[in-house]
Amino acid sequence: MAAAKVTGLAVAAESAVFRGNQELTRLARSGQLAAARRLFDEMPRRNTVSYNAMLSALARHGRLADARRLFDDMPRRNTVSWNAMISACSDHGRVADARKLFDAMPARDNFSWTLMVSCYTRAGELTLAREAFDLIPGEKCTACYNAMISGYAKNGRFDDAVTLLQDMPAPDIVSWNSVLVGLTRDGKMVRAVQFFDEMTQRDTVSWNLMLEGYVRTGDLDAASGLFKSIPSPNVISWVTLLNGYCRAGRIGEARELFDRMPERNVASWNVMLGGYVRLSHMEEAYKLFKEMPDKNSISWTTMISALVRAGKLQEAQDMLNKMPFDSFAAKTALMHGYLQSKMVDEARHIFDGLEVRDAVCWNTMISGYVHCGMLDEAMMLFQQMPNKDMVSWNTMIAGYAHDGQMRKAVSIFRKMNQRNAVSWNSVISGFIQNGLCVEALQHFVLMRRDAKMADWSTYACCLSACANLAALQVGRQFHTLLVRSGYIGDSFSGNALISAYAKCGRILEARQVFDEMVSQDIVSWNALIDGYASNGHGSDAISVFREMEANNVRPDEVTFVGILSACSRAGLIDEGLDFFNSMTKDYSLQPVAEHYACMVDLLGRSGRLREAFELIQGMQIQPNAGVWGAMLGACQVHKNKELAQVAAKKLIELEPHKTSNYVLLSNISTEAGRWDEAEKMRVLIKERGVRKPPGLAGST
DNA sequence: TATGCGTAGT
Repeated sequence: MAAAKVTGLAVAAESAVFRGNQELTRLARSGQLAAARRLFDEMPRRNTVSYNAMLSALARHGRLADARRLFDDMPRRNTVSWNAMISACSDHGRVADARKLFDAMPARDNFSWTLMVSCYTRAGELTLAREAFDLIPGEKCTACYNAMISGYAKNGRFDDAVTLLQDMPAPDIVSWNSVLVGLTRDGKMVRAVQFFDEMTQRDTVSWNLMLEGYVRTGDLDAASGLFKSIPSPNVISWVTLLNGYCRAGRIGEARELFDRMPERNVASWNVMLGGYVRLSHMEEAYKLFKEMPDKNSISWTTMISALVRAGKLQEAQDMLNKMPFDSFAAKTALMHGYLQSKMVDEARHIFDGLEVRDAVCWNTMISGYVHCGMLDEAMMLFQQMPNKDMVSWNTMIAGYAHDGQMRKAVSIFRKMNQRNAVSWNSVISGFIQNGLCVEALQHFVLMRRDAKMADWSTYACCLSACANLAALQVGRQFHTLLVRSGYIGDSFSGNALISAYAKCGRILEARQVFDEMVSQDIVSWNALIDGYASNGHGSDAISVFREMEANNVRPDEVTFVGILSACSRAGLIDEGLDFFNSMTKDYSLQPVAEHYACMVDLLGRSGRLREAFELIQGMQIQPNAGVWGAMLGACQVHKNKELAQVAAKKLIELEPHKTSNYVLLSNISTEAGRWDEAEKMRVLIKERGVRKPPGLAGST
């Protein structure tokens, strides 16, 4: 009797633990980490399952260190505990830690091996993954095969994925889909269609993958055609197509589809919301957000980042305070907003307050410092960052390059273990920005030799290097590469080609590229106008401008810089004055310093120095060195020593470190017979020293 | 543990 009572109590206690564990898992899965932790701490009895559940919950919420502490403190560990800890390390990219655990565990099951394989493939370590896969003792399970296949496919090794699929004794639907995903993720739809046709089994996931591939490549007609033939579309099929329409900006069709959906989940609402947000349709976005039956942290983050993008930082902050989730994505979005507005302290406050930070948080803060010109702070944070990813390194490279510190940019670039196309492109375009075009092209050669990852943007960058060097033949080679890579109609590379040919003096070829482009944007028109201008074809530049007007393309500030300098070089004074007036009157564009510099040049060249000087004095904005430089140039040509001295003094005020200004003023003073002034200048040069020119010499 | 949807960073 007593024994039965004890047994009964034990059973009751066991089932209480069982129920507790179920609740724990439920809380963790629904994102309520705090509640889960409270429940765990208050549980009167816990078993290994409770610990394992808490461990996974912590890991899922990014608290790897807390998970590890719990793992170390567990009274008993089973294989599931070890596997959970390995999985946590794998999720956070801690390959070495995962491996250490794997080696230390007392017994391994299929689960452990599969985890280790996928941990390696996620880190791009396919050789190590395959070694682990081959070492699996006994019969390999389907999941092991699938992990390896998926690893190959997601790393672009389609052939290896297929080979393994064929070697498999009994591939299941996941095996087939894992291969397919490799093709659709890369947008290789021709091969994807071929493979899809060969598949002996298909499920809705297979169809959805194809759908996603078409959406990814922007082929919405193919996507909607395919959608209609899906035997049993599920909510993900609908969401995928909806996302396609939203991303293409076809918001009307998207909404129609959304309204027709037989079943909606949070993702459907989030996609629709994102569609409105992307097009800045804030009213509709607000309305939809209010109507949403369920909102998760992604819904809130989308809305907050919309407010951030609209520059409504206070509203975004208010919304963040109201948000019932603790989402570091939302906080990162607001941080980004503050940084774009150069409110560094507010951003840093959020950053410091984050309990969990992922790579994106760190990178946002680092790139924010870079954006605000605070390179030292960026570097400090970069050095503190625990798991730097490719973006972190690339951000620092671009940051130093943009700041003219190429030596530091290159040194970071060289320290990288792995580089992607962005790394190479950053260092190449950095050289170009700093006028080191030969070095840029040398790095292109290294890139092709080491990594063969040049893309259209590499070619476009190198083209502008050729343009700056007026290296026509090399430029033509890049033109060929662009044609071969299929990006020729694209406006970015097209524009680079126009500038390149124009700068090499081949204005007819520039015009030909312009005419062959699928669509010309404002940059294309500006490049062409600038091309004619710099080649001394002032009246042709004006005709292009008229052509642009006739095509209803609205000129911008850059257009006017081109057209004014065209007038100036061609001596078309009256036309220049007309354009300058038309700029504000007809296009409501406020002239900036560059426009004034062109005008000063224009007037100055024809000897109208007084008018030029009056124009400067009447400027609404502060004249910069370019303006005074133009004035000085004109004064020297027309030998006006009095105005030349004024201009040179202003230049020295604006650029106290530039030696050439002092030399100029000193010469002018000497010529004017003002020996005292000339001597003063020579002393000043010595006192203030010489600033190193930008580029490689600019770093310390 | 292996396949498919939505947010934040170069």
